[in-house]
Formats: sequence, C-alpha cells, structure tokens
Amino acid sequence: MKHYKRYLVTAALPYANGPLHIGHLAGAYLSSDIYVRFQRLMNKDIVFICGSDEHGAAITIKALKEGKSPQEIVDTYHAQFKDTFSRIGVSFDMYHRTSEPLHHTTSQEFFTTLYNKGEFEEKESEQYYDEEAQQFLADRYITGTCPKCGHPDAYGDQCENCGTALSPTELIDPVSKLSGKTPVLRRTVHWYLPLDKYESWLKTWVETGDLEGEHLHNPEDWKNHVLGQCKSWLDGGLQPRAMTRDLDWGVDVPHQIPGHEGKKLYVWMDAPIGYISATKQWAADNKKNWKKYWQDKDTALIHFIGKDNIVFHCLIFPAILRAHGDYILPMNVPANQFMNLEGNKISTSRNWAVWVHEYLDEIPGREDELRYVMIKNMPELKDSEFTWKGYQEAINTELVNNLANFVNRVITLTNKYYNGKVPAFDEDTQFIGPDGPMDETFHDSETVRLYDDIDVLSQYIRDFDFRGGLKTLMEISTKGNQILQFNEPWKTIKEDPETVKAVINICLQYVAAITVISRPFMPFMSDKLRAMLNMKPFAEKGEWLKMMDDLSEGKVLIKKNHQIGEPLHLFTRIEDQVIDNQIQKLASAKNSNPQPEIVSKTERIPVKELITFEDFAKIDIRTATIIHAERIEKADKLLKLTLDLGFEQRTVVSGIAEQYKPEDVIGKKVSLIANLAPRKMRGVESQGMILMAENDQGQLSFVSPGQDWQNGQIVK
RNA sequence: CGCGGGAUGGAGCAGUUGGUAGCUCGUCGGGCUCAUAACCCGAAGGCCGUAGGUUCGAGUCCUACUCCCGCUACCA
Repeated sequence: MKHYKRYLVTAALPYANGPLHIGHLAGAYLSSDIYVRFQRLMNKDIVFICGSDEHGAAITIKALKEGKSPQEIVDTYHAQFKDTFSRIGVSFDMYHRTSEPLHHTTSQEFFTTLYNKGEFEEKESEQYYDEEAQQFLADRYITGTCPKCGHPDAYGDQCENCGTALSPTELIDPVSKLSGKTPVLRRTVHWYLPLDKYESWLKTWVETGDLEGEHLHNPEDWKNHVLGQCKSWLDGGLQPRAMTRDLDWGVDVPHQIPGHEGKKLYVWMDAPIGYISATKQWAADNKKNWKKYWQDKDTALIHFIGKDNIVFHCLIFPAILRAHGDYILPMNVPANQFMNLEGNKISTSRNWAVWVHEYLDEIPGREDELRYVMIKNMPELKDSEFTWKGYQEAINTELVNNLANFVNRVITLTNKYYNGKVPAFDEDTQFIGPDGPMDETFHDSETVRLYDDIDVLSQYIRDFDFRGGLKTLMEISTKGNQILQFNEPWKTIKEDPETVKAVINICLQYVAAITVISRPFMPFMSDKLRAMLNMKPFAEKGEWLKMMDDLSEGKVLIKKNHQIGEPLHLFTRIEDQVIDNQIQKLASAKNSNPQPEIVSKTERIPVKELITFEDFAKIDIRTATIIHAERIEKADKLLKLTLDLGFEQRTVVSGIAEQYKPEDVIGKKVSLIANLAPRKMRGVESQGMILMAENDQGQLSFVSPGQDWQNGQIVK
C-alpha cells in the first residue's frame, strides 16, 4: 500500500433544512471521526473537514413557508449542527459553511477556471418558469399528470405511481408547486460538464485505480457497493450535466461570464467545493498551506458519505477536480448504507427519527453510549437497524457488564491490595492467560498478545471496518476479565501474593491500553478513564503509536508505583423507564403525524383553473365494459385491457395492476375517455384512458355507470 | 422496466483462494464472589432465501426465480 504523507478527510456536508438524526451519524460522521481520531493517535498529518450545505431551492421554499429569509433558516441550522457535532464528539478541524464569502469566491474561481479552459458546453434548453413566483422550477417543484399511467400527481422528474422517470416537459397539465399556477416554457442557457468525454478515464480510474500510468488506489480496498454503483452508471453511459441552475439562492455564476444573470452554481459545483473552501479557512486559521492537502500527490483524500452520494463523489466531483487539473482524486470513498429505525426507514418529513440534539438533551451524559450503539450497528456494508431495546441491551450487557466492570474490578483490587499503587512484580511469575487453565503464561508474553490484538484492531480501522474494530476492543476487555477470572486473585492473595502482583499489573496494562484504543470510538469515556488512572489527558498526537512502540519494546504502559485514583463507574445501566419514554415518543410521533405527505398533498392540489363548457365538450367520455384483461410482461403496474364500446373494441393500458388482478376487472363497467390521443406504453398502444377515482391513500375506484348500462353511451 | 447491494441458528452479524458452519446478545445448566446480581465455563438451537446446475465435495462458483433496500442523472 502506498505511503501517504498526509490525509484529508471529508464528511458529507449536511443540508441545512432540518436537524441531524442518528442516520446522519451512522452514515458519515462517526465513521469519519473514528478514522480521524485514530490517525491522529498514530501521529499522522490529518485534517478533518466538514460544513453546512446551505444553498438550493429546498431552503428557499422552507424560508417562504416559514416567512423567514433563507439566511435565517441556514443560520439556525448551521448553529445547531455545529453545536450538535461538538456535543456528540465529532472532532472536525474545521466546520465551515457554504454561505461564507470565502466559499463563494472559491467556487466561483473554480467555475471560472473550467470556463476559461473551455471545459463547459453551453446549451440552450426550455425549462418551466413560474411567472407568479418569477423563477425557473426544479423538476421536483412541478407536478402534473403522468403521461404513462395517468397518475395526476407525478413529479417533474418521476411519477411515483408508476415509477417512470420523466422530464417536466412530458407532464400533462403541469402545475407549479410554488404558486399552483401553470408554468410556462422559457428558453434558458446553461453550462454543461461533458461527463461523456470523461467517461473513459473515469471508468479506468474507478475500476483499476490507474490514471495516466499512475496507480492511485486499489479498487479492492473500495467497498463493493461503491464500485457496483459506479460501474452501473459508467456502463449506462454518462451524459453532459448542467453545472448551473436558474435559482435565486446559491453562489452566483461569476459576473465576468457573459449571460451570468440570474444563474447560480449547481449544487455539485457548490457543495463539494465547500470541502475546499473549508480547508482554505482551516489553513488560514492554522498557518498551513491548503494546497498541500488538495494538490499534492502524497495526500490521501477520503470522502465519508452515505450511499445516496456515491456517484457524485466517485464520478462527478472527480470529473470536476480533474477538469480543473490541479487537484488530486479521492483515494477512497467509504460510503455507508442506511440505518433504519425500529423497522422503518428514517424519515425527516414523517418525523420518524431520533434527533441527535434531542437525544443529547433528554438522555444527558450518554454521548459515548449512543456512539457505541451506532458504531456497533453501523451500516457499513448493508442497511442496518437501530432499536431502543437493542440500545439498552448493548449498553447494559457490553459496556456496563463487560467493559466498565472489568475496569472497576481492576481498579478496586489495586486500591484494596496495593493502596492504589501499581504493583511491582517478578517477570518470572507464571499465571493463567485468557485461554484458560492450560494457558500458562508470563507478563511479557501477555504484553505481546495485547500488542497483537491492538494491531488487529488498528488494521480494522485502516480498512474502514469500524464494527470489526469495536468488536476487537470488546474482545480485549473480555480477555482482561478472563485473566482475572482464571487467576482468582481474591482467593490467592493470601497464599500466593507474588502471582497476584503480576496478574493485577497485566490487568492494569490492559486498562491503560483501553484508554488509548477506546479513544476513537468513545472519546468521553477515554477521558474519564484516563483521569481515573491519574494519567495525563490525551492530545491525540501519536499516543497510539507510542503505545505500540512501548509494547513492542517490552515497556509497560503504566509504571510500577504509579498512584491511581478511586474507581468510578465508567458506564451505568439504562433503566427501562428511559427506553419506554423514547419508544413512547416515537409512537406518538407516528400517531400525531400519520400521513403528512398525503395530508399536504390534498391541501396542495387546488381545483384546476376554470374551463369553458366548450373545453369540456371536447372530451368524449363513453361507457364501456372490460371484456379482456392481462398483465403486461415486465411491468408491475400495467394491465392491458380490451374494452367493448358497443360499436368497437379498444385496447387500453391502465396502471392499476397493483390493486386489481386481471380476473377481478373482467366484466367491469367503466367510463372511458374515448378521444384521448393514443400513446404507447411498454410497446402496447393505449387507445384511451379509464376514469378512476383516487383517495388519499392512493387507492383506486372505478368511476362506473350501473352494471346493466349499455356500452358506448355518452357521459356528460 | 433497467442497474447496484443484500437474504446464514430466536435477534444482530462473520464466513478469506470451494474441503467438518462461527461470533455477540438472548435461553438453559454449572463455577466464582474482587466487581454495577456483574464475571468465567459448558449446552441446546441452522436443509446458509427458493429451484436447478458445475464438482469427489458448494454458504462459497454458474443459471433462473422470490423478497428487502437503494440508484435511475433537476430533492438537496
């Protein structure tokens, strides 16, 4: 493996339109914090960068809803993020924000460089514009009728009913979510990054790690799902992607560029460059050279993100960096999957979440407990699950019973037998090792064993396997308990005090080691234990490395006759009441907010604008009977129906297969829009559309004439 | 639809180049009492999603299918 002179670690910039929940922690912030703290303890030159992502339409809209300015919204969340991260012990060297002038100039300079190099393609397109709100509309802010399934509430990018990917211009009767009015098409010019031109080197770089004869990373070190996601995109072919938007809240397109008016940088020209501006700010504050961290080939750049950001960090941002030319590419992008909560997906809008700031307020002093449970269940390779019962069990059985209890036993015994002074011992004293009575051992061989175990733990962290690392930490604690248990010093203290000295001493070495090796995972506990041992607090500057050196040279970590303090409980049990309260809270969140999406949807859909009788008369609705129905192959939601109109038969494709089986609908009387222009769906031409009523839950009901009604009659 | 990831004892997970299926928690039995009724030892419990195939031999490789999660480019 290549030796790097320095590390630059980024954690995904949280978007400033809602508080942080445990999914954020599990996704990117704890994993990055563990890695960074470990590397600091290994005396590496490492910088840990993050900041608030504060631009985009979602923030404008939230501001409008709450009657505030966008700046007020992002100020609130930025302050909250900073505070929450600090309280849970995420140790950023710099927590910046994209609304800072430094960031605006940095991203504009970046854009200008690409512009001057001629990397962009300028293209004109037609986009929907809301005349009342006086702005162009992001796809998500346009709804209309899905051209494929007829669902009346499809978004501009996708119909959630039939799952079809759409472009806003395909929608029938588009409506702006901002004003409720019909948007108009306007010509607009944007600058596109020609990803198609970079596809070839991106593919080679991702899949082999090679770029222009240099081996930059080892794909085997990348997580499977990260590579898979990239390959999937690469195989599908990359398309040019617009790097600017018609927005009013964001970084301006540099003013010296003709046609910049009203244009802002697209989030992927904005947010990831936030990593760079944050590094600049850190360098300025600490008298360092930021370029070393972004432009020197001996720097390892590592992006910690959630899986939703994979392609942007593995393909688009690297493309941007290389198009600029001066920058290095990421050495690894250890993306985590998602953490579910009590069996359901975490959802901000449905309030199905454990909010980190609320946790800190409601269960104070238990930062490391949350960290422990998050790390234990970290979704490193697949989705995982957080439950309050699991939280309680992990803390009570693992942290309290195993780890805290081991420490407590050792410190209590040391105080009881040796007045709190680390006992001197004879190196030739034999005692029983952690493998049981047959495992006869000596102090120095146990030191070696400890060294080996810690070495394994280090490797887990380097490999981004933090669960494995945490497990190894607990195994070391278990071995400590085993040494005590097999040697039973409370029994042998009278007849064999020499052996007890060696046993207690090695256990104290274990405890001293635990102050170091627990530090990346549980920094608060590490501090507490350090104080209990009366050892000097950590600066996180090479302490782990020094420990490994000491152990390998046969030196002890805590010297004989060192005076330790009184035992305190490192962790205490979580009572049922605490857990019940939290479960109760989740339950009430669910009840008070049963289906907010749907409630707001009903409110959101105003009655459409007035039409004249002549307009209505254009629609020819006829009664008909379904005489044949079959599923369409490889389509979940579509049924191919044959309708009898009396005077003719028609084929109609309808998106009702999820609620109706073919045999259920045969014989059904329906109303058909008979003069709707035909449209092909999955290769079958649909000659009309059946009228369906839909309720808030998305259930469907036929709008039908009476069962004995004739076919082909006019509905008006 | 397409693509990516996943499915292993009650729960949560490991399983390297194919060679007797492991760990943590829980359950049951035992030991111990320094310790926060903790700790230590032992036991029970699995057709490794389904169906085929390759092989002397498959959790591991191949094919098809089922279910879960995600992505699908303008939500950020």
